[in-house]
Amino acid sequence: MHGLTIGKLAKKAGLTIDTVRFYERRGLINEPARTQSNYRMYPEEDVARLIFIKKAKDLGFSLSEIKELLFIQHDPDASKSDVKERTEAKIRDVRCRIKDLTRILKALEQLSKGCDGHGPASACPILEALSGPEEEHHHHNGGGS
Amino acid sequence: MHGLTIGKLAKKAGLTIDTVRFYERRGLINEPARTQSNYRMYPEEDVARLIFIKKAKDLGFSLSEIKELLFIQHDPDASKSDVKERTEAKIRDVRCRIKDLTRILKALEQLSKGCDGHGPASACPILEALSGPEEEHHHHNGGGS
DNA sequence: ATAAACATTGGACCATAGTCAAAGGTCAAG
DNA sequence: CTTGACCTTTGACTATGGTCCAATGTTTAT
Repeated sequence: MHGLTIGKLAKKAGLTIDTVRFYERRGLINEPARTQSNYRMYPEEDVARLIFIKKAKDLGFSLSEIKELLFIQHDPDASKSDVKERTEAKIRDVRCRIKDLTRILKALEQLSKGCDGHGPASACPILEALSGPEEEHHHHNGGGS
Repeated sequence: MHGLTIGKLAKKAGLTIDTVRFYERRGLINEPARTQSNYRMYPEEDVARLIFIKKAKDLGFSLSEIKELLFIQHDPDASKSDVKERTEAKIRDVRCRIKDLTRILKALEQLSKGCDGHGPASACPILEALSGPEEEHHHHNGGGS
């Protein structure tokens, strides 16, 4: 007898059973065959599929983006440029998030630098800066995925 | 008659009415006085408080962190070091997120570089990398906020 | 045979930060 | 006095990525 129960599959892929079923609901893996007793039986290939999902997730792809990648992977008409385009969109997205965080970091560092850390909070320049009048702040936006 | 209705307050602070009520439920602003007809009446100071919240949010503080900052702000026993400490924790947090994203960015750039973008996806090096055997990957962890 | 380990379903729940809708009460203007 | 703008409450819903539970059924090991 071949095929994996959901427990074996999850273990091989390093996920929990709940996560595997969650991915099934989300359409990231096909609904597997069932035994007579209604147990899910997965082909070995699904281990690779789940590992693919894990790796893509580590690279910052969302589950719906991963779903697209998986679709492309199994679409004979898909081209490398489809994949590359998505990868580059994600690169732009990540760069944008880094930029936003860097801006935030600079602002926080400025605030921290201005505070000596001694005395009562009532005269804290950080809190004063947050309480101050509303400044225009560049909404250099964030069109990420 | 003094005081602001929730609509005026929200407008002055640049938020929606729903968001103001949401912040009230979360304990970020005090429950305001009510008129005889049960309308919320806010003191002018609450405009500043909401703007404080907005700015802190722009700096990457979560609502619960902002709640702490607001508490400190109005605690006569709080010291500047309390605020500074939280600011520096947030700085560490943001630096860590930037580091994670930078690692992801490098990996994505590597993948993208390896793909010429021509031909069918079936031979795409990006998909192959994601499908490949499971590598050890440094979980240099992430003790963020 | 019986208990432990595994599987099934449906649905609730976590955190985050809101957003929206329904059904009603109030206030100001015309 | 009616209309429209404003306010009230409760509670559901959004998106993200799961996690956990109960009640029940199956398989496996002793």
